[in-house]
Amino acid sequence: MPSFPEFKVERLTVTGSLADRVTDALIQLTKGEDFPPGSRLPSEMSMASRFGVSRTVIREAISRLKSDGLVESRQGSGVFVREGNMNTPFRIDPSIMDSIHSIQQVIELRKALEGEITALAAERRSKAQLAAIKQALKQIDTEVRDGSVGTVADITFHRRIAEATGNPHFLSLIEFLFNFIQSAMQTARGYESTRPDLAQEVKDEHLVIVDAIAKQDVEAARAAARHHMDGSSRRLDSIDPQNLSRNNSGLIFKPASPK
Amino acid sequence: MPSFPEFKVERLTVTGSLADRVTDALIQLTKGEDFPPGSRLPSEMSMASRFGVSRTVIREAISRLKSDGLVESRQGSGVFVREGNMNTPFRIDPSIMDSIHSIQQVIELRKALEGEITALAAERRSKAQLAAIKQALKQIDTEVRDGSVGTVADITFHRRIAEATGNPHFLSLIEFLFNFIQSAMQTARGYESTRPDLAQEVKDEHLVIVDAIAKQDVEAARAAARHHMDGSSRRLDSIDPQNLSRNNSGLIFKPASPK
DNA sequence: AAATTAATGTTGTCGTACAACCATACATAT
DNA sequence: ATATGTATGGTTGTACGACAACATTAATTT
Repeated sequence: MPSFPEFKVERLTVTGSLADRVTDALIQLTKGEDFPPGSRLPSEMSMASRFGVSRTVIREAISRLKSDGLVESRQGSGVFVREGNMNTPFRIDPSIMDSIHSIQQVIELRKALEGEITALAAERRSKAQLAAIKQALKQIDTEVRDGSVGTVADITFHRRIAEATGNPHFLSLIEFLFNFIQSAMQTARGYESTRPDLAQEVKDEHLVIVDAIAKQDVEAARAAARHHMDGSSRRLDSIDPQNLSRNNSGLIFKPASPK
Repeated sequence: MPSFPEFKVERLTVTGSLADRVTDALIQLTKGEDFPPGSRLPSEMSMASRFGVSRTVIREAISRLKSDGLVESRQGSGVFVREGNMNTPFRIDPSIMDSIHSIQQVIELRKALEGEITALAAERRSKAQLAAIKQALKQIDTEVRDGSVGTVADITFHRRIAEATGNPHFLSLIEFLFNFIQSAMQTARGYESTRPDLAQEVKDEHLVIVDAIAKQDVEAARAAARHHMDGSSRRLDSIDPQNLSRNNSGLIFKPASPK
């Protein structure tokens, strides 16, 4: 490839905006020893002059820290570091989701959860929830018949099961994970649509899950879900990895506009 | 008359600062249908006049949305809704963690994870990781002998196991959950310290876990972890709920104000 | 001594101004 | 005709000043 004349540019932009940099700096401070939980940060004015930026920038940075629960501001008094890190959320950095390995690590998280979720759903599901699960199962076939690969319906199916646990955190967490593995599911289901044997395999596994939930057989439900997860990752592994690696810099989702 | 898409927000929150309220409103907008992923929000100026607040407030709200990954701003161009919600973190609202029921829902999440974590740890642990786990187990006794209830060491023990899975997300998630159930663990271990039979029960359960990990017996590890979790919740249930409801309004950690 | 008031500092909000940047349309040159 | 340069308006990023709302402390009064 014709290379440009060698030129090095040293950090054209050291980082993003000033607010971004100050945010990072403040996070460092709150996690360091200088400002332990409960202590008060310097005033916005003094920090502004200290960092050499305007008070506006400081306020935007503090606003982000408040959003992440790291600090708490009291008008007239100051900004205080919050106790504990109960307020800092659980995140997965999307920028590291480029490799198959990273995606499979998230899938592994889901695998760990799905067995217990299905078991709890079998134990606690109401009639209405069971009906919703069955309806979601049918919806998968409907979508597939209409030409889609059925990823949305597949996710809805598992979402309904998570709802049936009665524990809202299961639903939140599963939905959070789905955001990362959706693209993998998409390609997996796309591949399965070309392999009737695999497609039938998936349908059978789903059926066993629903049966166990219907009969409220906790252990059978757990086993069925685990079997389904194992099958999913086995089927996913059998796909040419090339299909998975074409996600550019954190943008995993495709336009997805089939017509 | 500047014309921008008609957008409506259900109801401005009546409490909190203006930036708080506008943040909620904007979150609703980005999740609604008026501004699908990829679309551009109205300019800060027009939103300021639309909401009847200054541009500063709008900017602070947008700053929080950027921090949560909901939007992305491009200087000179505008603020755009990001595709997917892969960037929005998983949170548990600390303000609802006042009731025992809420804490047990989080514990249930941990129960679901711990079995698979221990199984994976047994499968993949290195010698060094096994040593770290054993060391953490000893540390529990050390802390107890020194008068502490040993919660910190107990958490470290399970953290080491999560590390041995090789999947960093397990560690992050478990640590996140520990923030919420730490107070429950504290009272549980405090109660166990007055009941030598229960304390021994816990030690035995821990030993079985470590043995299974040492022998790399995956199924035994899973069973041991599940048994430990069942035992923990059983022991927790046997405590007078009065002891748990003492920590109210999200302030679980002690003030810890040395002067 | 206690209660009240004043003073001072801090966060919350507003407004203006300008810089940096982008997108488009337009004009110019090759 | 195509490509390049330029003007222009709109948008975000940053700065500064001003005041309101509120908290804390010091000073004053009772």
